[in-house]
Amino acid sequence: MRKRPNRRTAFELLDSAPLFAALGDQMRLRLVSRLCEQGAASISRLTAGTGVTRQAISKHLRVMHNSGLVDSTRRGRERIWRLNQRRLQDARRYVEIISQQWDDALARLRTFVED
Amino acid sequence: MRKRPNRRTAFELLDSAPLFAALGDQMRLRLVSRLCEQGAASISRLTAGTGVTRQAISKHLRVMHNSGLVDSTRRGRERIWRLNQRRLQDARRYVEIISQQWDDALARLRTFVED
DNA sequence: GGCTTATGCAACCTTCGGGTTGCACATTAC
DNA sequence: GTAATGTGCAACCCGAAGGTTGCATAAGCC
Repeated sequence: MRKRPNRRTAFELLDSAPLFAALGDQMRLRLVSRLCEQGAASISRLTAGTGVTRQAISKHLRVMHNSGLVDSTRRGRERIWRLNQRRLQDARRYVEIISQQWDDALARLRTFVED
Repeated sequence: MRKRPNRRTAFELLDSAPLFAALGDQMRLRLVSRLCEQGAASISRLTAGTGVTRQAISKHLRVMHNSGLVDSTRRGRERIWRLNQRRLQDARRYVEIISQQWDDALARLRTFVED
């Protein structure tokens, strides 16, 4: 049987809040999709067709950057943004940790109740 | 090879924003952990030891409820809250969809570049 | 009945988030 | 050099988010 998550895991889990928060906005999810499809793009390109200002997109990118979801590199006068896949994997792992906690809890309950 | 996500999938993905947002707060993640460990609990019990007011916790629970993360049932004068596991699975699925989009994008890029 | 406990509702405060406009500054194109 | 393009920075607006206090109400305990 799998061992229950230790204190370290729970602590790490709390750190994932900013990552989930970064995914918790429609516009940012659109940006994620866009970055997936186009691989990498400048702010101007990312802004086109969104219906909001370049500055708005810029702020979203900063939020995503602060949680590690995207990285950027300067190329000439442009700044190119790309998804950080490792961070996506983290999100995946976090959700699985929670699910696993839940499953473990169910298992423990069954042990007690044994209906 | 796996087919790329269609418009329907992308649309569904945007709907996942509230779910991620519900997970994007430290206090709410603590609540999730607590609900995992204890299975189900009343507001009072969930509030104990958090350092904030019962009302604050109540609001967090409402946010989580609006995104389908938790359900509640009345039992006597108490209201019992529990995690909705299906919604957790949804979160899991959404993250995987994004990861998959990413993988597909990489694959397409390779097809073009063929370095 | 009367006290305690568990919750719900409403008003309020303060900070933050998403958005805008305006301007300054590089970099590329001609 | 000059014009156009791509960004960055700062101030501002407004509504929502996280939190509080105060009061009302319903259910259990004695």
